Amino acid sequence: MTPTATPPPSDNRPRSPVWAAIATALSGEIASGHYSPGDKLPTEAQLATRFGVNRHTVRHALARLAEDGLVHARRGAGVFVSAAPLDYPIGRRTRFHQNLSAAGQLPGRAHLHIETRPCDQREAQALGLSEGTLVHVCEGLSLAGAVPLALFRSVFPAARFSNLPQRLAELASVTQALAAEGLADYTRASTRIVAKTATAMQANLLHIAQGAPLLRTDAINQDATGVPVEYGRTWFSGDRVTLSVTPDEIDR
Amino acid sequence: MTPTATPPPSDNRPRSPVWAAIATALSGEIASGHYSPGDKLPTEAQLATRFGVNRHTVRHALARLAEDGLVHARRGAGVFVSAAPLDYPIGRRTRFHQNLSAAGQLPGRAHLHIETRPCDQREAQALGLSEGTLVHVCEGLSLAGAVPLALFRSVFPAARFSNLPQRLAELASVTQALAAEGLADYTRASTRIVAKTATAMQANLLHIAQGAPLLRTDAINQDATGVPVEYGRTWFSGDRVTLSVTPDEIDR
DNA sequence: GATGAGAACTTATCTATACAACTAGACAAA
DNA sequence: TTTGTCTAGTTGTATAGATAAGTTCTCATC
Repeated sequence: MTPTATPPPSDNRPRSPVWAAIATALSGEIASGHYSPGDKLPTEAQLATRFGVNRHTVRHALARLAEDGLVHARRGAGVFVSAAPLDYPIGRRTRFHQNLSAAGQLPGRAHLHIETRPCDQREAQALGLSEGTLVHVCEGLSLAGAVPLALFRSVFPAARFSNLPQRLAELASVTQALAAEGLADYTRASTRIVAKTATAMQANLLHIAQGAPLLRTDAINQDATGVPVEYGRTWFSGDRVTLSVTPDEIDR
Repeated sequence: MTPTATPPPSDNRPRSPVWAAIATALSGEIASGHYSPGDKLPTEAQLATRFGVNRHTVRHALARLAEDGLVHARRGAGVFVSAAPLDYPIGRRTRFHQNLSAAGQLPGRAHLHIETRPCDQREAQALGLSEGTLVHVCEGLSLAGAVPLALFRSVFPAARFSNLPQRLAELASVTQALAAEGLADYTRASTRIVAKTATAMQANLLHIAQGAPLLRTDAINQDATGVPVEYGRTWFSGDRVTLSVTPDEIDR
């Protein structure tokens, strides 16, 4: 077989794999507004042609974007943009905080994206659903004044909270939104904490350096009867946030 | 194309992908102890033969396991069981050895340095001493089997535990050493958690990459009357440890 | 014993192909 | 209008093979 394209000139190897470059290119186009949330990306075949690679290489890139929550695929339909990372790599035009103020967002909390989609396996397990069940997904930023403190992604069972997306958009907190949907109270069932380093997208949103340390918490909230109502994953900026645990609160 | 089958949604096929079944099988074997943390899994080729599938199908399964943090691959070396993120509950009676033993790990401890010196301001505040008071300082490495889990530095008031350095060197755990010094019981007063990245020295001691994420906990233990007896700072390898908290105090 | 070259092995990436599963729209029939 | 069916298009899964890049061990050499 003759290698048709991209013969590395043997001088220096591209340190990053092709799929990573494609992922970067696509996320940049999403960030720049070339594709908007809800838009359908070109088909995998078209992207493969455009980048001059095999379809599987494109799929690898799309898988990475999906892992970061930027896109999601629907079999038979296409790949759709989930959320736009504001001001991606070195964009110096868009001003995130100004956008927030202009959009009239409440200080302390900014929603990047709210959508309803089938859940994946992990979300299904956390919420006690079967894979593919519809869930509401809310992604956003927690702020302290002008400083972003954390990224969060909350997942709720859609069947139980039919109007939750609207509530979340209107109200200031998850608690209020759930209350408006008839859930008076809920409790934290479990919290797990791990340390991760920031991806490029996370670093940009949190205004920290790529590779900076993050505290990631995985939490499950449940109602009074023990049924999971929210699966939340939060990335805290490692140097701006300290999680504090004291026994009094534990025993409560 | 000829209509081959099922125009109506008749026969319900248990359509779970082969790679998912393989991932489930492997994670089950890890969970059951068939493979222990640090162990090397069979090579991708061997697994492909065993399950009767192509190597890429095995890779898909392994990718899922890696995403969940169960395994990690090293190019050229193999795929290894990632000391399955050891869940480390934090509560009033947090005990390193108990946590590990409960997780089926063999707790270990390697002392790097034990000394007695005047305390600095931070240590004085944590222990309720005045700056310059003599303290015992014990630095070391916590192990699960042969895998380094964490670096620690424990600071004790020297006046109260005169022979503690010797006890620490002889005995296997802090709990035992304090008991030998007359302290029957102690409880966790507070725990603060932050994320950091590993310095070169820390990375070397923990066998991780420089810049890898760390969970740093600052803990104060106190006796039954509320007097601080230990100020401990621990750096957990972010890949190998999960801190688990029960309260609903982790605010978002 | 220490060192370095090299072989054997292993994972990572990329290409190519085929089919299955699912979607959305067109279109005919009731 | 409504319903059912078909079809073209799209993503998901699986197979197969090739090459690159990193690891580990052996062994000859100094």
